Amino acid sequence: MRRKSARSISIKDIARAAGVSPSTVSRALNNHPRISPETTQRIAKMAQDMGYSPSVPARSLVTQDTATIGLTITHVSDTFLAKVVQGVEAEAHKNGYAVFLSSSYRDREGEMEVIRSFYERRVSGIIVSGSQIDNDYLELQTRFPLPIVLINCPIYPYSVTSDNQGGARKAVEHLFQLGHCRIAYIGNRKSHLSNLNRMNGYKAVLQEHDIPVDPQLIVDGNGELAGAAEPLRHLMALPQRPTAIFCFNDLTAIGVIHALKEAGVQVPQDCSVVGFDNLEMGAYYSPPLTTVQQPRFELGQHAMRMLLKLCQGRDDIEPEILQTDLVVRKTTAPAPA
Amino acid sequence: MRRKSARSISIKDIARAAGVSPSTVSRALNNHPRISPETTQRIAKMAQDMGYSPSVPARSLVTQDTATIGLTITHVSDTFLAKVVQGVEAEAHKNGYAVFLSSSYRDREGEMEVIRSFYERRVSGIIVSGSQIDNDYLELQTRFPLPIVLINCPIYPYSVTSDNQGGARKAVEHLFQLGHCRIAYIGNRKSHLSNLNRMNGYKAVLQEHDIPVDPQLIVDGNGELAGAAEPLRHLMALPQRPTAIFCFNDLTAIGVIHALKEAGVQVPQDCSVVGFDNLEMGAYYSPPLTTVQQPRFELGQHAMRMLLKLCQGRDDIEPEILQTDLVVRKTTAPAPA
DNA sequence: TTGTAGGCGTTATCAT
DNA sequence: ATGATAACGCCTACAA
Repeated sequence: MRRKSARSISIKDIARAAGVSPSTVSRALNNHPRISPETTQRIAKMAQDMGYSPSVPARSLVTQDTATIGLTITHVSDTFLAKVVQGVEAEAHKNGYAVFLSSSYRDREGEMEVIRSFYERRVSGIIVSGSQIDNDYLELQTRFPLPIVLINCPIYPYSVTSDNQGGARKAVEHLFQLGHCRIAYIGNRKSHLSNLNRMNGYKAVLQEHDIPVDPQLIVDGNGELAGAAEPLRHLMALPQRPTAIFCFNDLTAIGVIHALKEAGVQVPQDCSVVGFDNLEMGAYYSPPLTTVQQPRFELGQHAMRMLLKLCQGRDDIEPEILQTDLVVRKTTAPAPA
Repeated sequence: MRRKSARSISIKDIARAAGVSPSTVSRALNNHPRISPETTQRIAKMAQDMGYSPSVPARSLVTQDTATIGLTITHVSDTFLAKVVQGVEAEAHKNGYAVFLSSSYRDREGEMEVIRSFYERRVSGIIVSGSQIDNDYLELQTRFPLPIVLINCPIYPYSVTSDNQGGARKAVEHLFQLGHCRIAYIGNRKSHLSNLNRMNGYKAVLQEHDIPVDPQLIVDGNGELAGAAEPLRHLMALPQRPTAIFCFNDLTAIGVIHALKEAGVQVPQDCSVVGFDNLEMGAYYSPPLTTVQQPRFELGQHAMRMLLKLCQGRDDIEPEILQTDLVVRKTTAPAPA
């Protein structure tokens, strides 16, 4: 039993009070050209005084545009996304769009539900980050006929992705230069494509230096703080332990360092660790984390620009890939003798 | 120049295809009682097949309810909020509401803008966390005539707050029991009310133990990782340094510990540190952080329940205060001799 | 049980 | 420069 909250004042109310027709009010409020400047002034003032606020739902009914875009995020706590969101918002606001976030919790059903909810509310377009249903989007496009841009899903035609393979290469090359030969990789089964590309970068560097890829040194995590201890255990149980670990992301790296300390392994003296993302937190960790920087703000910004193009019906769109960079701090050191 | 995206199919389309009137379709889709079960079936199937999705904006025009609530958050990276958001969502979804987040960036104008945007889109209600315009909400209610619930703003009549003073008391009492007498407090100028209450809790415990409150030991931070080093400098410059520091939140605490380490001060041997919030990250920090747990999920859940009551026009509402608890980990130790 | 008509708040297309 | 009128997609009396 929902209360119909006090009806907000409409264009009709203003019209009545001003002794003009609703259409005149509408035109005045939208700075329509052919209308006397003085009425425009007068109406604007009245609207202000009466506390008028236009109804986007009503307007959208006729304009077919809610001036709202939906952004699917995994978690609010996903610090990787903070800057991405800022990038999206900056570009959206500049173009008169509002951005509404909704979290999918890295769950296929949750993600579908969010998309459905966005569509029912007739958002102008959707940006999805951390999708769990990657490849289904091409087909989904028929069910939800609105522009959708994916972040970090390079197989989708409307996508903006950071150079995962390149970033991984830089990280592993750095470890190799420090003399490491037994380098492990802890991946993330929840992030299929990014995981694959980072792993490929890892393998490529090893092969280029004639280091055989040891499958025992490749284990899976879940990309979360709490998911690092278990895959690390496998690594520590090996007859020949790795001297360096390249992690799918910073959270995994921090989880790993935490577990290593508990096991009495010193970082970086006994074991080097590299993360991925360059979360702010990493710089404040002890030791400060060596990691790979993603162009997060640009990721969001470019995604929004792409979405705007799609909203305008343009179709001259190519998937984009943005550069990544190594940030060396204190969790990497020369390999122990 | 926005493209009018391909019109989505409406109840009229279904009506035409089914050879009935639009109202029949509407009734069938809403499980209206007085309609033949077979038509209901038939229409439901057709709607499904044709990929029908109801237009919330259109419906809201007549029902005066968008079944959407707006949640104002400070940042996406504000890990304190993750569980709060989950609490809000759980309760909202259970009642058929969608939750849209929008970030205010702890900025008065930003917050106003978010509220305005929510109102223009005629959300059914709003929940605000981390408000910068606290006391203005009573007056704002006239400008934005819809239900608003605040989190952690106990002076507002529709609010859910965690017991900041109680939590602070537990933290400082813990330090006192460990033998600390020179206990500092690093506050947060950006979070006025919570800051005040935590500081009051801090002062109360000192006074109860006949420890004079030294104003030099009370300094201001900004609640962020990067804002801790500067207030800490003041503390370290004191002729008699504190042996323990109670921080406004976990981010400040981590920033403090980081800076202490750089200054060669050992935590907890030389100086104990306590945070507030119990962010997940704190357990993985080294040393693991002693902190105060806030009932974050419940904060969100109760806020949403309160909002639902308001949406129903009920007015039997009291501000709520939820309990907080001390979590002792490894950043606190007996005071140095 | 179903159809018809009116209206929610707004904009757009005609007239005037 | 302004006013009628229709339409957007949906719901809901009122009629049939």
